[in-house]
Amino acid sequence: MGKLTRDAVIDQALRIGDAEGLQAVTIRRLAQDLGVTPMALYWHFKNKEQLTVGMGDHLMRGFATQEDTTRPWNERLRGLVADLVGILRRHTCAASVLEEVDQMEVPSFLRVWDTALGLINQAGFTYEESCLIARYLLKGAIALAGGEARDRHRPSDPEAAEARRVKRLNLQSLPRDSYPHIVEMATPLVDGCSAEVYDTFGIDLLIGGVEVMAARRTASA
Amino acid sequence: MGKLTRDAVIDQALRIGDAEGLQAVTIRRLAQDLGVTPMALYWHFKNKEQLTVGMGDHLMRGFATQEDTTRPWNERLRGLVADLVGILRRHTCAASVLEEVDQMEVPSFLRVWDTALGLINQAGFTYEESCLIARYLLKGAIALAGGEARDRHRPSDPEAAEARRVKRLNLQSLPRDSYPHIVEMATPLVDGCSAEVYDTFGIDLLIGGVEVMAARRTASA
DNA sequence: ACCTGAACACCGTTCAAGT
DNA sequence: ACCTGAACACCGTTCAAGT
Repeated sequence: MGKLTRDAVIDQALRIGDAEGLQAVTIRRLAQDLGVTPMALYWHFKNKEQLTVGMGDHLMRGFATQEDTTRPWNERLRGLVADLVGILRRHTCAASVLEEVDQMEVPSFLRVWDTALGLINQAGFTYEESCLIARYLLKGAIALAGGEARDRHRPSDPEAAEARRVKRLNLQSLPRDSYPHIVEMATPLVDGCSAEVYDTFGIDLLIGGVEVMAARRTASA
Repeated sequence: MGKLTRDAVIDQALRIGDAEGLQAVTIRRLAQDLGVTPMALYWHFKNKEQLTVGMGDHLMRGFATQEDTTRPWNERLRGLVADLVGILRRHTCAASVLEEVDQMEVPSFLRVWDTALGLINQAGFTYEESCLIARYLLKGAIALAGGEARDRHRPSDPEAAEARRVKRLNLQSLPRDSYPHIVEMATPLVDGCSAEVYDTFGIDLLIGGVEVMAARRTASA
């Protein structure tokens, strides 16, 4: 039989995570799927946290923004965020993984942090500010990706569709005088936005904040 | 002895959560602290999720931004975010609670959502955009509050200080040529930023993004 | 080097039963 | 109405032992 390898474990973990959510990824479930004892996994991973770190590392391994140093910092920063969002979009459980683990423990994600820090610092911010902005940007991208775009509701999942229907009805039946806007926007709230809005708008929003702060900085200097 | 009441449970849950982190809040631990059987809690809460929702609701109960409708939308939006950050700052576990539960299930947090949606929509955004922005803003505030400000490192916690020291050393011992900026900024990265930077900068950053998008919108219209 | 068996110390939750 | 006892089905993890 195929030997149990670190990568095989991570592959299966991602498969489960994408299909059933990260909370379905347990040591015991994983072992069962791989036809092995739970304790076998402890040979390849120190503990479950390291498994999750491994998942994150695997996900971010493909991340490589081309460093075209001729372009201005804000365009390059936008490219970085767009690439990150792209990965998060392709794997359903990617956002949860990065929320669960300490991002600084994921080697391949450190490359994202480093290039982000460099670009932001280059824009004229102090070290302290750069750290704050980088965290805001990366967490922001994850937060945006966490709220699924409409296209990701695959019709093949009637269970989730039903859950959304219930949720929408709950919001719509709130008292109109206390929660007028929630009642009004119940549908876009639970359905999320289209991928186009997501791309052109969500990323602009994140980068726009950084740009305007940079502009204020040089204006007052 | 004092009867077991819903509020008593939530109070104790918040006490544990603030002192030892949200993961230390378990049904069984809670029951033990309250001198009662674990199953007793199920009379007051349907399940653990509802307990966490209760914690979130309790935390956000004190939230009431004065609705000074004479001020422009962006100032009012800034006030809302500042108030939210204020609450998250006062309770160590507040951010974790709001990350864990479905925010839309927390009644008192729905008031935050509603006023945010109203103000954003008033700025001229579509429904879809408003939902996206509101999520970005609220999640962004939580993300910022999640990374602790320097002042919150109480000297009374030498264990956490030691953990930060180890973390900083780990970052500093990364290869300088692959991670130049992380090595350079290791200290502000693990220590977080000062409360002043946090307030004046972090919130400006969030609001700035919304303002600039609103400006672009009316400019192209 | 790589995996198993048995065991430990936890979880959340249900359900019938007590008062 | 409010709480308990006993039990179920899960967790992650350790440690000695097998090959």
